[in-house]
Amino acid sequence: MDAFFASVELLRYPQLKGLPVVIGGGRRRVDEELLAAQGERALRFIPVADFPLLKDYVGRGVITTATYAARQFGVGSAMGMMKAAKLCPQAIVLPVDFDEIRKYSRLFKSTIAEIAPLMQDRGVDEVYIDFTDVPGGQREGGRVLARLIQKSIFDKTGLTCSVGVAPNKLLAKMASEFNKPNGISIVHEGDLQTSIWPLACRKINGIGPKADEKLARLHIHTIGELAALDPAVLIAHFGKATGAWMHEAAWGRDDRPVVTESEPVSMSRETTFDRDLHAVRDKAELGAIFTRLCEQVAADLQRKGYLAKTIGIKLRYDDFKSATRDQTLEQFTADAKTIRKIAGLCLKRVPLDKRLRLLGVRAATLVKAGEESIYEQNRHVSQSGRSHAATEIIATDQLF
DNA sequence: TCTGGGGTCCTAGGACCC
DNA sequence: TCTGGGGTCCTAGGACCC
Repeated sequence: MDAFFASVELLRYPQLKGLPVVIGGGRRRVDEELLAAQGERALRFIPVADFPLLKDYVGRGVITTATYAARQFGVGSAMGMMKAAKLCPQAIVLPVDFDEIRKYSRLFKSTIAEIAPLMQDRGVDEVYIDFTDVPGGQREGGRVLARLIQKSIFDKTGLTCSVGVAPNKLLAKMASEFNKPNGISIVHEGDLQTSIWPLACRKINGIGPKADEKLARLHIHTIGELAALDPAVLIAHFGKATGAWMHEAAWGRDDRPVVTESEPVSMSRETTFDRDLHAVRDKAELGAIFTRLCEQVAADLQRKGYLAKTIGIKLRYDDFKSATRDQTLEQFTADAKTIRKIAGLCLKRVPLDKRLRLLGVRAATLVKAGEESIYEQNRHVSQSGRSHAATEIIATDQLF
């Protein structure tokens, strides 16, 4: 979906069309009175000179989405609000309306699923589809179907999206970036050298800032240069699995299927404080937040019908370094008090001398409520599988 | 003036088992 | 004065994605 969070707001406030708008901001509620005075739910960035007020409103928030008009100013996703305010003081800030976002997310996904049911969720604003077997899907190399999907989504939601069509997920993801917004791009296997190889390595989904930097040190900047590199060199620098994957990716090869359903691996809640807190001096405040996070995780587990066997915590210190601790239980749980107790034990195992900016609680090793015994059975299967493997080796030894 | 929240996957060492 | 070779689980950290 194109600039999804911002586009959803523009449906409500069409008068903001063409203006620099950023969605995100601090966790503080926007001052309704001030906004009413402006005749909008919108809050213009307060002049940077009025720093305390600005900080109060957008605090430690980051931008989730910026309109294309705002992007002209160098403002973009994941940028801190305070920095965005400096770059584009005239931008209008809107808080994220999660209920509205979820509503439109469900709407566009159900629209696609009606046309192409083999659909994989990729977060709130993105999906993969495998339309190999969709009737008419192959017409004009997929372009007809892509147009149909775009039109259906627009009719239902008023929102635009960009579609990439390719032989696999890796290339489709890259293709979807070629014609934004409201575009369609088709990449064939034969287009690899002309449309993929000139791109920066960073365009590969899975190569982030760290890998990109490491590649730059090897004088590798484009995907073409990456493709030309001996895979052994990549393996030497990035490890066996990642190195081999990078080589394959550079050659446009990807055999991951489109997966329609998956089980969650973990559930977590975390919060960044308005100001850094000290474990001793702000003990009461921290304790209340900690308990609330545990209750939220428990409620999430219960609402979704899961139990967890591993409970963990996460801290972020004032220097932005983070630490995690976790503990695996004998029994599965979704109980807030149990989670609070175990998370408390984890907290005792981590240094608490520096001030904290974030605290989080995580539940992992999940199982659907009522299926604990299946988990244990599978465990036994893998244990006996292990003995079989050992037995086989002994038997082979004896043969020779 | 630093830098959200919710996730997944990978790596690597140690414990433990056969 | 040396001590294998598999495998899984647990834990901590980190890269990356939306």
